[in-house]
Amino acid sequence: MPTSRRTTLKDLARELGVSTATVSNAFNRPDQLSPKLREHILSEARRLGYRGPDAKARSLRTGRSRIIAVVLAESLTYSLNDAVASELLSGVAEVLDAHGHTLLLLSGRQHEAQVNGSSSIADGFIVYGLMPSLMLLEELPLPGQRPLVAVDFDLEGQPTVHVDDEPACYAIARHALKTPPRRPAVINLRLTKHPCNARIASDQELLPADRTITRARLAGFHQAFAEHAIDPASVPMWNIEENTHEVCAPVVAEILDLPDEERPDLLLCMSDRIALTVVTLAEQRGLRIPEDLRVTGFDGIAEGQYRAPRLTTVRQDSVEKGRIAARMVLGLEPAEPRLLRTELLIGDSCP
Amino acid sequence: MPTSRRTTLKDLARELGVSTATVSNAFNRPDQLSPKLREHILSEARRLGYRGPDAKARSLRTGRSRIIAVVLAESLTYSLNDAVASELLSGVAEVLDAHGHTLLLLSGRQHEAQVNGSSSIADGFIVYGLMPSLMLLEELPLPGQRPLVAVDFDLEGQPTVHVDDEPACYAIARHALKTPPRRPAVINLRLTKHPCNARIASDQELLPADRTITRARLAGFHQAFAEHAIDPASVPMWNIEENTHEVCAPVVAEILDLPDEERPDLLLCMSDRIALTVVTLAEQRGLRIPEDLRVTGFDGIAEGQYRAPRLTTVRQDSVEKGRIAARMVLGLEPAEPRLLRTELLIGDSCP
DNA sequence: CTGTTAGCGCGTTCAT
DNA sequence: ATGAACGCGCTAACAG
Repeated sequence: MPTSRRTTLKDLARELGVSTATVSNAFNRPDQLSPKLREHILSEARRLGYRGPDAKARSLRTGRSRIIAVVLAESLTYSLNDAVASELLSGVAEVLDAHGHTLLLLSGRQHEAQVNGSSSIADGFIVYGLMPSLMLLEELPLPGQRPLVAVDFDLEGQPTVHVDDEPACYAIARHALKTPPRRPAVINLRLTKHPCNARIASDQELLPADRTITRARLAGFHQAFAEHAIDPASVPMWNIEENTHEVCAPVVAEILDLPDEERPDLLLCMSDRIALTVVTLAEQRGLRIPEDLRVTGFDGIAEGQYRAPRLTTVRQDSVEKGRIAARMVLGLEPAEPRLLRTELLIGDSCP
Repeated sequence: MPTSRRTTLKDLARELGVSTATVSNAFNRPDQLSPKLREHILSEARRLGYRGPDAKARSLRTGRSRIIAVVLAESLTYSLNDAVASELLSGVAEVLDAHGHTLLLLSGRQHEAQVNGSSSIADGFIVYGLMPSLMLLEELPLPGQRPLVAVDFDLEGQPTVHVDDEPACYAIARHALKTPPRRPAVINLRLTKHPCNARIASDQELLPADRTITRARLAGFHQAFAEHAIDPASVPMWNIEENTHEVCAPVVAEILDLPDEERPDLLLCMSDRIALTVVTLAEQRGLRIPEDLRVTGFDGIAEGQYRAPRLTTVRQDSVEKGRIAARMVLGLEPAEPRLLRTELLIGDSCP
């Protein structure tokens, strides 16, 4: 006696004395058979424990899986706990849900073979952030075969979704510089060519502009510096590799623990997470914000707006970024480059 | 001329003058052919743009997809922005990654047919939180066919992962009651039978204990009250449906805006998100914590520990919960009920 | 409106 | 060590 298999469409058809096509139609094309027969088939199916067409077989046959993969540059573990990435996923999920698709999470940090293997099941891809190795992109399905949307980085020949990083950073820096700082400084995110959680030496090599959006953010800062007669090269910079409290804290501590006459009194940070770490560690040290130290962030995450002091930052709508990417990948809107506007939020950390 | 298809294993075999089985073996069973031939096949494959076996066909044939589905009770949009759910997913992703599996996100809030359809592709399921309708569970593959692990709720006959909600809440309440409050109160999360973002009337029907873990948390609070000669029935309770700042804020505002002689001086909250909302709104109103108002949370999320005042709370290791659930579903550890320990964190919000 | 048929791309016997 | 043949479960043509 054979081990009891899952009931198949064919089993059901045989049981009911109809053809497999009719059963298939009962599930997929209601207009192809009489409502009465359809109802009969559906109720018998339930009774016999048939749950509907098998997704694996169906996707092999149709070529579509109703699965969209989001490929994240960072590890899933990190991305899921990052407010900005989570919001992006949120927006993606919202649109996919509404259109009967589901979300497969992949990471550029996975074993190459793994990403490659699982990816061939997806109907389309949203790639978020530049992969550590460009290789991954070659591993993905051939361009033109299945839709791919790049978010927050440029990918040759593919539609992209960006925010206006450079003008936004120009604007926030200009706001901050209205009150002339004595010692301004910048805390960057993933800006250096080689991993670095420390101060950036003046001769240190940076990532090219097409490899990281933070390069554009820095350009915005620099333009504002120059307009305020501050030589950008004279502004000390630090770098942080991962946008988490744990990684930020030591670098921030190093900055705040500088002697009074060296400690910056204005810190332009490339993310709210960095800025929040500054706020937390400054509080612990009895430094007053904004009196002793002014801080700006980037992103506009909820955590920075619901606590005191409220962060001065650039709000980017990551949820909307996700929605747009999802709609593009589903073909619901034209697959053309999009640039989203940001909004300057003036909080208490740099009034 | 046919539209250019994706290269298939068969194409490649024909091109190289070997059989399809040999190509398949080159990818899946290195020991079944000479290293030299294997290398030849692999390099030719790359050259001809063959990316390896198609996931759809492979999963149909083998019956396995290397995809594990996490089914979330709440919407994906909500879950992805909830620190606790994100941490769980983080832990799940970590283990799946390490074992060459990927993560498919489903929500119990999706259209039934959708969940059902996509779900048949997964090799196993992690179900987090009780579905709005129990129906979903019937929709999932027959028990015994594919592994299913329930997290934070009980599912008949299925392995579960829980934390010790009741003793944890007993412990934190006992700690709080060491300093006798004049007007203690509780802010619950999804406790009432019918949705309610307001004070709970004394005759209001609650969800049964097997439908929500917050029932166990409340039982812990009540036990501590009773031991401190406080009649649990005399303690006012509020309820909140969704663990977000936006939903919490109006309810918390209602509480904090009570006249001085009615306003609670101790708030036991069922989540850190609720407690943080209390802290934020209290600050805005000039209420001092802990002098005027003591607050406790639950979860131990990072946000509550990195800001001042540090939250007094129960830390649960959601990441580990996710890891365990993932290991169970992959068969890496016995599928038996697990109860994780929590840790009392005494912060500044209720010293 | 319903049934027949031919694969979707692959993995796996069982031969050789 | 290698190849031929079968079928995983389903859907899209087409035929009736």
